[in-house]
Amino acid sequence: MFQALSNPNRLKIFLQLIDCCPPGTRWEPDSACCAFVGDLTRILEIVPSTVSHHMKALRQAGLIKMRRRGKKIECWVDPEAVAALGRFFNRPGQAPAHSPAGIQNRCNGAQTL
Amino acid sequence: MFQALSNPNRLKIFLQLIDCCPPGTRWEPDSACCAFVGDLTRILEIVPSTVSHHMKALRQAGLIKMRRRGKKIECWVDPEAVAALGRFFNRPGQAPAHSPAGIQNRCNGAQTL
DNA sequence: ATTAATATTCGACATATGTCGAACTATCTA
DNA sequence: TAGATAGTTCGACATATGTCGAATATTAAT
Repeated sequence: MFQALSNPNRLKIFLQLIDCCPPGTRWEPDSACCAFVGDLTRILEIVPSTVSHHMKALRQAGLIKMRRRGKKIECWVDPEAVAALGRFFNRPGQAPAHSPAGIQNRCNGAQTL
Repeated sequence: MFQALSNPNRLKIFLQLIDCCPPGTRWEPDSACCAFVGDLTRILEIVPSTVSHHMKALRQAGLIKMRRRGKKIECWVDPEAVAALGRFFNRPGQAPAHSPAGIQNRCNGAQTL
């Protein structure tokens, strides 16, 4: 997944799609929940074949899902993949972003290279 | 940061370091909270110069920090970077990992490519 | 002062990656 | 059925990346 997100254009695609599917809303075929490949082509200003190439990479990484809808193909972020990545970085052993003053993380105190 | 984590060996280094610094513990110079570059060289089975190369990439990405300690150089994950990544994927608009049955995400229902 | 231990920098090189354009497939519409 | 629209696949090619070995710091120990 990190490999898939390491490319600037693929990251843009992902960011474009990630704000879909807010909680409590229903995904409907015509909602703004997902985008078509052609939309992304316009946004990124790269040729369709390259976009398609990137979509395939994102899909094979498990980050997005796609479905044909008529002539177009719609795509959206897989919410489960995002949740898994969230858990990965929100490790049980990890100090919270704003830790109480008394238990601040000592790694920050050291002078680093 | 994704670019830095996209390489298998760099990801291994990151995973090796990420379990340091549990909340409520103090980071001490001799604790297992951080590792030395030589340790990572042995674990990864690649030559020191390559490890050094990867450490530099991780450091420039803001994922790890390093400090000289005698002949060795110790390194640890920057907790703030991990927290930022956690926030990135735990988006406000994102459905939780185990959402209640009533508001399950419809993106999963569609048949995909 | 030498030597040993630890890590970095540099140059070389093979492989991976990103991009394009042309050809192709699939679907809709007239 | 023919043409238009939307994407994909393939081949080519330039660039980026990962790895190594040799040379170079930097520090500690003798």
